[in-house]
Amino acid sequence: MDSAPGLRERKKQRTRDHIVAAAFRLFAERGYAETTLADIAAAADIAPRTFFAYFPSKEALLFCDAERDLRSLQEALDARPEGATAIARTREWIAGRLEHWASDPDAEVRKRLVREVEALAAQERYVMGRFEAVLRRGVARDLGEQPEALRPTLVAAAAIAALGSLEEIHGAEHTDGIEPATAEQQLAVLDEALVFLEGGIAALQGHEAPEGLAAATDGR
Amino acid sequence: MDSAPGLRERKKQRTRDHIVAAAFRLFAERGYAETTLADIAAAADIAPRTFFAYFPSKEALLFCDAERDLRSLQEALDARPEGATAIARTREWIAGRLEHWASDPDAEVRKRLVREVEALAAQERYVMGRFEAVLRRGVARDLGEQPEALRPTLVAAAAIAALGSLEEIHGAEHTDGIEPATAEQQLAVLDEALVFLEGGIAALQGHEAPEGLAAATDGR
DNA sequence: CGCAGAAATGCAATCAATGCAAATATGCGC
DNA sequence: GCGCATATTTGCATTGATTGCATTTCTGCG
Repeated sequence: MDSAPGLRERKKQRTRDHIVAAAFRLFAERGYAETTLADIAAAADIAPRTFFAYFPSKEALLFCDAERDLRSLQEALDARPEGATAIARTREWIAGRLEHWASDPDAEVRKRLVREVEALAAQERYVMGRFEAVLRRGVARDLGEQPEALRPTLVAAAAIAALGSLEEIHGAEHTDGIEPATAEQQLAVLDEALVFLEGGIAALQGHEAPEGLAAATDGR
Repeated sequence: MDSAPGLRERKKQRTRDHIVAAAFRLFAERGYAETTLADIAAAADIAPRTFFAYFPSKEALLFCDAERDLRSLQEALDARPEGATAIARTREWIAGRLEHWASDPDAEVRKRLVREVEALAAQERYVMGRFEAVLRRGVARDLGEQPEALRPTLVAAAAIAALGSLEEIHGAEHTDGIEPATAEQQLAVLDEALVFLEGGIAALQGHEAPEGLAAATDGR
């Protein structure tokens, strides 16, 4: 896709990767709170001040991959053809990402940190909320409703919850541990979730919003 | 309910209220970031260090009411009789709280701050996640599934999303502004959401989780 | 080689959060 | 009413994340 972004860009990207790698290594070793920005900077061989040229905060570093995914999903939904629904498109997008997610070496550390540090759990929820908003807009377009309307809201919330739960799924247990779930297994769960969504939408067909009621369109 | 918690307790509660009142007033006037803990402490007539005897952080202050609600919902679900479902019980709990929420003088300021400050949006999402977890456990009990199973997850996520959207609902518009939604209107929307949930659950009836799959029961 | 713009730093200042220990205040039993 | 044991409130010092600003160090391109 993007091959020659210039030497300057590539170097910057390399530095960025170094920072992330160094940070995750330190987080894994000592924990999040116990790793200072100075530590990360030293390990990545940059000045502490420079860290902020790459990430807006220590927390943001943990979710930079998610940010990229978010943009990716947004593009996938924006570019979808007339026929495809946002939900269907999202399913395909997820299917195409599962393998990549499964091979993310930092996933486990991130999961552990999110479990242990409240601020990170909050940050993760925030990011999930942004995915939700993206999907909500897409669903709203499909249904011809405002993004703040009930159905888009419910569908997006449940769909993103399902997405989040995919990480928690695991396969068969062995005496020597737990097998990670295969992409097929994860997709199966995702499809179950879609059945739920369709059932919910269908159930709402014919239900009218009470008169005088409108979702907030509230600009800014 | 709780009338005589002792003079000491009552004094502490009064101080707590002072802090919250002072903080919200300052936040409304100058904004969140522009209000330091020192400012709040001064306005509430306490030493800066004392603030942390009441709240774990500056952010927590914004959502102390939600924390109370969370405990309240938890109790409502725990105490529910055999017959009542978690969802039904939650609906009643919400119905009983709407009036109180509508009269919260800080609600508007909080909403504005959450919109403007990313960290607060994250914190709010985190709290919503805790509501979700509480409801999820309740729904799981009803369905005889693990809290991490798909249906409890989807139902709880959608239900809490619906709850969150109630704040965004508003009534008829006038030339001179927008009328806030009545409790009846909010309940009507909430009931629509419940129709969605039931439809979704019904759609999943008969669907079996793929063999070899299990939701993470993951202790820790 | 030398310049204009982009990056990386260095430095100082804020401000939230926390540990610790001293200073106060409160409730209670005598 | 007095004094102790306990609960609170404070003061003080420190750590660490962030940020603004000015300076120095590259990089790509004539």
